[in-house]
Amino acid sequence: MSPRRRDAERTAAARERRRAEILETAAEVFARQGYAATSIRQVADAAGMLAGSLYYHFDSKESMADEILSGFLDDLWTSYDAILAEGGDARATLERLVEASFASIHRHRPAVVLYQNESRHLALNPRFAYLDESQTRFRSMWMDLLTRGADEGAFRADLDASLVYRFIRDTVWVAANWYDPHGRLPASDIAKQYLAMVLEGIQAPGE
Amino acid sequence: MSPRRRDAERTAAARERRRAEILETAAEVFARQGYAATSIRQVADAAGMLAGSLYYHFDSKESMADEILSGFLDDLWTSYDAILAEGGDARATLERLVEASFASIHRHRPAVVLYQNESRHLALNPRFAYLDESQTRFRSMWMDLLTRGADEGAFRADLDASLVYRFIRDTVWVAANWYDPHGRLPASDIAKQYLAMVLEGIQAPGE
Amino acid sequence: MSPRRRDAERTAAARERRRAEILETAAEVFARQGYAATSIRQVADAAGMLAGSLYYHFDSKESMADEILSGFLDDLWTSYDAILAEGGDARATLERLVEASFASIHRHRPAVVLYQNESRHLALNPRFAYLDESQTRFRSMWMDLLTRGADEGAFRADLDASLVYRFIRDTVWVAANWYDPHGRLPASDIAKQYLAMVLEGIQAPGE
Amino acid sequence: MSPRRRDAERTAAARERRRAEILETAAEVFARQGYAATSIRQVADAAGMLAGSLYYHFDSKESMADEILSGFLDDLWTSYDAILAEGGDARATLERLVEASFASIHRHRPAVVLYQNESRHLALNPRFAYLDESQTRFRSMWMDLLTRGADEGAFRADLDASLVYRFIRDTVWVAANWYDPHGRLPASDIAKQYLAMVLEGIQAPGE
DNA sequence: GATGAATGAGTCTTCATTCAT
DNA sequence: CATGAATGAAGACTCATTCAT
Repeated sequence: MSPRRRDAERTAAARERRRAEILETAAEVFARQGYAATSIRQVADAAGMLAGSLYYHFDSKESMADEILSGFLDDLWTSYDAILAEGGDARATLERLVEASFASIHRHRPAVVLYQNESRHLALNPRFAYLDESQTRFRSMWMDLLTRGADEGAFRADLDASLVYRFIRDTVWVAANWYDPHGRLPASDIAKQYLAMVLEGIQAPGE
Repeated sequence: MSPRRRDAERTAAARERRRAEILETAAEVFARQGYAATSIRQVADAAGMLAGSLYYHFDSKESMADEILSGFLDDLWTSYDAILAEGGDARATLERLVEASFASIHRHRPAVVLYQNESRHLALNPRFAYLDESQTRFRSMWMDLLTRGADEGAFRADLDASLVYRFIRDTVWVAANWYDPHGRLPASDIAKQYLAMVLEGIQAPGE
Repeated sequence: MSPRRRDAERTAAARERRRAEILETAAEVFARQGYAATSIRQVADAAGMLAGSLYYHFDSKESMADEILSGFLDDLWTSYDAILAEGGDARATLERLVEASFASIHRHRPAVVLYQNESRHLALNPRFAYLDESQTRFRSMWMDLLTRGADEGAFRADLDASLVYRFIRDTVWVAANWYDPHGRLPASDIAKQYLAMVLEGIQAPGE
Repeated sequence: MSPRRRDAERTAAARERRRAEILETAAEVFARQGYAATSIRQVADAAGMLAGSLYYHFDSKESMADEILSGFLDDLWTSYDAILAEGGDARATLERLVEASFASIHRHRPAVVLYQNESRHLALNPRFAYLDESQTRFRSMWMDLLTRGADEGAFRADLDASLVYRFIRDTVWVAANWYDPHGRLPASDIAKQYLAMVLEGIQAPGE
């Protein structure tokens, strides 16, 4: 490998690292203050540079949001797809999906918050059409799983499936708002407790 | 009562009605587009007037949000306080609180959405200190109820109480994002199914 | 006519007058400094208002240019069409077209300068497609006239028609750069001398 | 001559060549898009380098325009001065000046376009004072020639001299906007036809 | 000679707000 | 009560320019 080749690789990697840093900072600020309520200058301040300098790395505020969200969703679907590919009964699949979801909150907390709070507005923009597509795929994945589980006799059949779907969806993702990656409970424990609640309920047994 | 006095009352009432109308419109637009992403002009358009005219009724965008949110919270706490005053065991109280919450989503859907999405940012402003206060009261109300329920043997004791609290809180309020006042399921049915899930779990019995 | 109706008309007319004033100012500044080199603030200064206030009257800098140019072209084609409708031989038609062109420079000097200097760049924008359309119509109008004149024996046949076309076109419009509406020579005199040069040449007769 | 000296000369020459290349590219881009509307980055792109790299060769955007324009004007005046030094009657001089002008359009097309479109704005800057000086010299050269020609009986005396001056000036230079160095008509042919029009007019003889 | 990252001033535009009518 | 015109601050974004490497 020529020295020049090595140089190019080193700088390309360095640039990628810088972009990732800025993106993480941006995600945090967007998550904390809301996308619309955050000025590009606040992002730049948090990243230790001037507002104009951000545009060396990113085209626009929008493309920052785009990279943040698509990075999160790509990662999420990679882990979902692996789980679905494994097969297994509905109950086991549900557990793994929930665990994967909390793990993804652990890795992408600010992105998840952004997704939760802004995806509805952003999806109006054709550039963010993939948000709706993801949402659709997500919904059918869960609806299929829930009806299959009811057929298999694993889940109660007396509940409205789409209500259960929303119930699970909401409770999982909304946790990003309070989840602390350095907190007392690791994501895997939260997932466990969460599954206990969802599956067995909070009522004392035999009640 | 003098005629002039009656006139004054009539116009005061009319003004109050107009304010309420505008406020409802504003709440809807804020809920749909987000508070920061909504311009006062969009609110005015939706209310059938010009931007400047809104300032006859309200002295700022902020005070609209203020009235929307405090109106909702006042109403919510009125119904919560009535339930708490009644007494009753933890399980029954929990049911009534959840029912009251969904009823309040029915009555104040846009306000609830606004509350969910913006209260964190708004609460930074001293004017909205009451949001944090409400949040604090809300938290202790639920924590008390949940620990009492565990003591009474009504609720499982093996779950992290503050996790259960967040779990219930989030799922209830996030429902405002998809609840449709004119939809298939009335708020009371949703509350029932929701309680079934939370109390008994979605797992088939005897599994 | 009701008083309210009269009011509406008065204010609509007043607004139209204000717009026209601003537009004229803008056209002058654009013509003097170039469209791209002129900031919206300079236009606002010249119009005696703040930059933001311009946006009450106009959507964008671009739409100011649009109105300036289309106003000029509409007026120009109205007078051209009238001349073409009259008929007459090629020589007479040419004279009337040239006179109409100088008259239009008199009425729309800054717009003509803007047209000359910026239409090529602006026409890249679909919004300004009409500039190219006008250019095309203009070219065929003149080419038809010149070949008809050569056929009628009124114009020399030994010259390249498209060269003559460009020659006439350019010289007429470029005059907007130095024409002074309050100057020594009125537009009609310039047109006369211009026609003398173009038709008979500057060479002394019998030379 | 020492080898080191030869090296220095070779690199100095290479540098000069690179500068000239870049300058030509810049002139083309400026001519096509307008000076103000062209960013230094577009110039750099066209020259196959990054924006920052241009500053190794030139110290500002302005100095590029400066070199482009002064290069053109120096060349132009060199050929004009040669013609004027030759002497000869007004008619012959006029023909040679016009031919020289079209030849200069052939050699410096983009620079001429730049000159035509931007010299008025640029001349406000003291650095470009020479533009006005050239303009002044140009005007007196032509006015002298035209009045001498009228005195000599070569040119008609019934036309306004300063109008004729502008007429000739404009038609010659504006041709840079459509002249194509590789087109059907070479510059010398255009000059010939142009002279035929200007001197004899487009009217059929004996009309 | 050239690159890549950053600067800081400036651009167009939006928007909450004011106020005379 | 409402309108229409304007304000002024702020926002996203561009760009000529600099400079360490």
